[in-house]
Amino acid sequence: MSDLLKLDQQLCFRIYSISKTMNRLYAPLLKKLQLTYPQYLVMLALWEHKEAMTVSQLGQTLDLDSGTLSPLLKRMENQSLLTRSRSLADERSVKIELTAHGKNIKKDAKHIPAKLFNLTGLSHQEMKALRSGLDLLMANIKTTEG
Amino acid sequence: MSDLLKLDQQLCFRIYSISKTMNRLYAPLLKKLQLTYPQYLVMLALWEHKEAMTVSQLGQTLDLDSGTLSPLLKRMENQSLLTRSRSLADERSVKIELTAHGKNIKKDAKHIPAKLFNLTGLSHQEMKALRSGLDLLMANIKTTEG
DNA sequence: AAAAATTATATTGTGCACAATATAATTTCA
DNA sequence: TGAAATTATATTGTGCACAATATAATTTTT
Repeated sequence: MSDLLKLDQQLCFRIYSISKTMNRLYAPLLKKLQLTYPQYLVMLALWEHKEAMTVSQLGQTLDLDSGTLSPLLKRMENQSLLTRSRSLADERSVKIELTAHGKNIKKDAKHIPAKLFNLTGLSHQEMKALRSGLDLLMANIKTTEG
Repeated sequence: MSDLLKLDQQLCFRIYSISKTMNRLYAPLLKKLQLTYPQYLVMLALWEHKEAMTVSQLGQTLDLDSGTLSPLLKRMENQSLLTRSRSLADERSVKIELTAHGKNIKKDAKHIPAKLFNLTGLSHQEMKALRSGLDLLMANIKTTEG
């Protein structure tokens, strides 16, 4: 068989596997906050942005489309993490805003990045190297994607 | 805000994003073979192993559980890519075997790894470096996982 | 050999992820 | 201004991904 078709040769299979494994590492930590990983990403985006974001802004930030975000955001609204409201200025867009509760649980998430970093077992240098390798890859495939 | 909670600091978000982007790069190539990416991985595993595999062997190889594999394999059986049959030796286990058609389309998949490699825009050296970085990470988190 | 524990797969239910499509509002421009 | 194009979100349908549970067969233990 052609070597290239072998699973353990493939960069993409590694990324796919690690992505799933990472998710499993996050799950028990996020369970305490009643969040899934994609929901956690929405919270990160909103905490960082500090103001309301539209659905499409969230979609651009997280690279997710409305088919994913609409039901996800509704579930988060049901948990009183955020509110959804039509913008007055442009009624096509929906403004996503953190509730007091949503802002408040940020303090309970503070410890998560360091905990994950420890689970990776990487040195800061190894982490930086891996990150820039992935950034290079992402930059390359983003240009060929469209 | 703590730097660590920023999205663009996070290794995991990069991996999550790249995993999705990769999937989108594969989709049009695999569409010609009527395969999804996880189905393609099943085919790679079976092409490489050359003999029948049980569901649990596939699960170990691809790191997927029966809740994912059972319906996926049924869909692939419906497409006449493989057959599912209870093992005679141990009736708990189900033997997954490629059909002639399943073996035959391997030739149509041969070009895919090289095509993907080109899309990454990485040199062989960069690819190797990234792969070993990911292997290190995977080895580390696999030990802490259980 | 019978009971208990283990193993292998399947089913159910929830939550992404995304293509395709629909709906409605806004913008552009003839 | 009014039609056409664009923009923003939502809905529908399909396919993972996985936890929790169920079912059935095999192995181990007593």
